[in-house]
Amino acid sequence: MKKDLLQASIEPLLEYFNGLIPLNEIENQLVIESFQPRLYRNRQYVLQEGDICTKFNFVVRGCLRMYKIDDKGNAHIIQFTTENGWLTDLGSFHGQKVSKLNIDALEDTMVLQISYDNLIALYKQAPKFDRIFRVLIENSFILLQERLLQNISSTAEERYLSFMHMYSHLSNRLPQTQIAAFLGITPEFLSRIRNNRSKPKA
Amino acid sequence: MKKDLLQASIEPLLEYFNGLIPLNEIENQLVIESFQPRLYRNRQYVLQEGDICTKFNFVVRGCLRMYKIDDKGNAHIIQFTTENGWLTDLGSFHGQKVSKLNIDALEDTMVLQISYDNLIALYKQAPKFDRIFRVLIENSFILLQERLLQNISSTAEERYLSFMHMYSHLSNRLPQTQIAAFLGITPEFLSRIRNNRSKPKA
DNA sequence: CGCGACGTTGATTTGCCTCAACGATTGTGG
DNA sequence: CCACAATCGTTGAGGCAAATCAACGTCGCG
Repeated sequence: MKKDLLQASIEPLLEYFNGLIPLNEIENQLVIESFQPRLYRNRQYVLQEGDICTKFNFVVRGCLRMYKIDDKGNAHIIQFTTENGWLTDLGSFHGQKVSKLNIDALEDTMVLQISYDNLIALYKQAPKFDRIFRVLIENSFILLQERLLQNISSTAEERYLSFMHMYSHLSNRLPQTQIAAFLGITPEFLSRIRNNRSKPKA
Repeated sequence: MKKDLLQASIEPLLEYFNGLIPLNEIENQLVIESFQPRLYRNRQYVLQEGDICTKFNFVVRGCLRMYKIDDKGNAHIIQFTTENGWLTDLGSFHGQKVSKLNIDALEDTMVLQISYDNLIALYKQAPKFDRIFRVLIENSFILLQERLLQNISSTAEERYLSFMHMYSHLSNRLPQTQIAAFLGITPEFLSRIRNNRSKPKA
């Protein structure tokens, strides 16, 4: 039943919000009414290029990736999102226009999602969520900026080490091809980086 | 006088806010009281690595850049900001911790700046600004994400063409060294890209 | 079982960097 | 107002980081 799914999964979201800014009972109730639980199977699309992104996703369990396919057919990963993380194509969502990105599941993944209309309504009913989402996006912005800086100023090996340090919980969970597509390098070159590291100077 | 400077420069900021979400008279007045005008000369620091970023800047006239100096002494530019744009080291500002970035002026530049404490107070006094800054940062986030995508998926030439297209108003205003530092390439290589373009296939 | 994703390794190519040198501007102090 | 320094853009030669293409072994899965 949908209801059971909601019961089982809404708790982490409420904890997440209350951890940022405590909610009152009415606001908690608004969250419960505004978000829908949904289960995506491994490899299932959450958003497909050409569609409009109508959902903002909170990952309860599992792992999503958002990526772009280039002219040559290669995927470039913009973001991984795991437990207690958020994911949407903000450009498409915010402007309600066609997306050039794809989102799919790398594992069986449970999300709580809010539609664009419901989020606008939520902002209207409880302005506290303007603040919550401001803080949430500020935090994402800071991370994104650090990653950009890495990309324009560091070598592939430095970026790999930084990734392993920052996302160590993901390193065993993802195949190397995905990590390479996130770092912006080929899987072959990532393999060489890893092997050169184990034999420091042979 | 400070007062004249304020009178002369506050108008673009009020227009900016009212263009996003109309303000009432009280809110307009809060803006006037919360922001301070300041003039930076060409090459003058707005923020220096090691300091805490205490200001959020709105550029009224001129041009600022935010950048990181790497171990070899090379600058990598994160952002240019011109008229009606915003700039701060959000990580440092938001967490009130030491910054690893620099901000300086590339031209004589007039800004309106709000201190961290005043911004927090502004949010408290008029929650509408939570929404305004949410939208403002969402827009910045979208742009930043597009730029990251470019960086992990495109060649230097493609990035250059994209820059010239997107920031055509800046192309004549900035020396090529600065554009190169923004694109993440050397000035020499940028020069080669430009010259190869003028003679398509000689 | 057999196919497709994955990781690895080798050979070769290429995009971009490094270093060095040079003229043209700009700007700045004497 | 001139002289000198600093910044800028350009070009050449050479080198390195990372991509490309190809081949092969392994594993998990339908």
